[in-house]
Amino acid sequence: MKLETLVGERFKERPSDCHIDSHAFMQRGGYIKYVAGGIYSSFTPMLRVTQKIERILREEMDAIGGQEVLFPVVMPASLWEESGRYESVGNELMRITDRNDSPYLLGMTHEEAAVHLVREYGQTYVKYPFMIYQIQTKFRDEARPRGGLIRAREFTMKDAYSFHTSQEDLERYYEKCLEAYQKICKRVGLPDVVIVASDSGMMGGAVSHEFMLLTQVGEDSIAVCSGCGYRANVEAAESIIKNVPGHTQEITLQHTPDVGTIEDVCKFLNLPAQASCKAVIYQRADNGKTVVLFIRGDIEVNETKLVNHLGCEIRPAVLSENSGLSAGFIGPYNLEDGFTVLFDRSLQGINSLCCGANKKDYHYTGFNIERDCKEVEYGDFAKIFDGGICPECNQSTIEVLRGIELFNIFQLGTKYTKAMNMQYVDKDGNSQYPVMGCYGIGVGRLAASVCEVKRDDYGPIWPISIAPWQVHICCVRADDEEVKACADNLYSKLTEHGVEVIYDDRIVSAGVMFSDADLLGVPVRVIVSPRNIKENCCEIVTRDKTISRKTALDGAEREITEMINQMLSGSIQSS
RNA sequence: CGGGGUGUGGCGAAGUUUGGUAUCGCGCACGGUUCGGGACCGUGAGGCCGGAGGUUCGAAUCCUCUCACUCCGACCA
Repeated sequence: MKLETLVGERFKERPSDCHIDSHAFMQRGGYIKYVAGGIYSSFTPMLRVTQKIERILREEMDAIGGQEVLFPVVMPASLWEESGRYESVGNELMRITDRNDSPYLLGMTHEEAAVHLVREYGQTYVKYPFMIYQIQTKFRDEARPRGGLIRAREFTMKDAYSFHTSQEDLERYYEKCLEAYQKICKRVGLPDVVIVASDSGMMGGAVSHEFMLLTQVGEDSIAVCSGCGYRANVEAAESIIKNVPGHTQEITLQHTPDVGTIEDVCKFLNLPAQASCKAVIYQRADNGKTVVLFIRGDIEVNETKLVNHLGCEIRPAVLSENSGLSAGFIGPYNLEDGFTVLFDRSLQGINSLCCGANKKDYHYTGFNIERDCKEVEYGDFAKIFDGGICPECNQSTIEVLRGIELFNIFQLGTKYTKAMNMQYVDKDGNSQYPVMGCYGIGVGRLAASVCEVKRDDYGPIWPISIAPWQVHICCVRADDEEVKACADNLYSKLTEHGVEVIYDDRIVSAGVMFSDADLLGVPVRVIVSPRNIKENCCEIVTRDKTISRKTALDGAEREITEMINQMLSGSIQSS
């Protein structure tokens, strides 16, 4: 392929709406073009990268017995009504209608389609276990797409679904999948991915894990224990708070005019935030009932845990005049009935708290939950924080890091097979529901993540396993006939050897040529120039600059081919 | 959904406070000089300043409304 005819422009200036480097490089390097919020077209270089990633995914999925299938992008609402998700999933699900006004949707995940596909096939235990997967476009109407391909609305995903006759068998397979995913990480050039426990959210099921790439630009928060190695997504991390009981005090009403926030109250009363009890108010999304959650003043609510506890979505509550709640002054003592009242365990064991008095401009001090309230049950609704206590080893060694979620795997159990009535007959002749697992990888996100990690100031440094091309020939001074002839010759010989070559024989300055080569990030660069020709050689430089040497023009293609093979086999580390 | 920000040739920006001929760099086209890290000189094409309404002799600039994008948060396999 000649660079001159490669469709797509490379340019110098960083687009103003790119806030992470991978996104900037993909736009600057002519990989992708913005179409609409979270929606991109791909040029050839991008497509070549993702196609190589897809090939790796296929190989690894096939290696664990997967069979590639293809589900539709557009599905009738009725299919999703079977699982109940047509109603339960929020407007991230793109709901559309056809010409007859019949409801359809754009696939954002394919559990329903998977069950639908194999419902008849899996009627007998003899057929189990099996796994099907697809690589296909998903659409999720994300509230806030960002970072280019890191979080897009339309994206390609490899999603796999496994079916089993027992939880034990699922767990065995789940482990195999975990290993396959680790292999994939390694092959695409991301060996430092960490596996964390996660919340399963709308997918349902009990156990799930995420593969996180630790990076500052990540959008997920991960709690990591530096002591015992415990790792979890902050959403799923258990929060442990130890309170030291202080002196017991009498409960006292305090006039606190115009101080509605916890910060102000503590300042006003000269108390630490750890000795305060704040009220966070939500509304249930299903019946609109108000939920009052009390939590220690300095600690944040983990809304994922709250949603899981309530079993329904929540939204921030709107307090009306006659709601019985006085915004800014809500407290557990003498609170009116009729609300769902929850206590976070961060409040447990504090003898003397300051809290709202349920009366405008008044707070209590000296409040003691055990003494002043009856029948309090504590739950875990708190967000783990940096410096917090590790749920495994009990030390204050939790660090909160940022990461990109590359993969997510779930043990779904029988949620979908039950809801959609998929059954098989076991060897005793009884009907059973198969147990499911699902395993997803975002292809574009993976490519962008590699770019985010493997790069320098000038562009991506693609590992050869997923690089758009293997060799980039720069013909410096292509207006020189002799130079051009040598470069042409090398190009055709390498191509004959089956090497993937991008050939730049444009008549442009060396700076332009090298800059473009940096943006394309091809692992091996070969420079043919008058200077080199004089010595009857050409220059071989790896994109990561670890190798740079000259070699005789005669037989150069053999040396280059050899180098590529060594890179592919891993005996030479490129980047 | 809440809070900020930005919309000016293909890209990046200045101009907006204080109204007065549409400006700069990159890129693009043509000619010439250069030639190993985004060269230089000359010539040229390309924009009714996001949109609608208003104020004014006159609006990119002031006022009202609207749309889009973007960042932070919320939400989220």
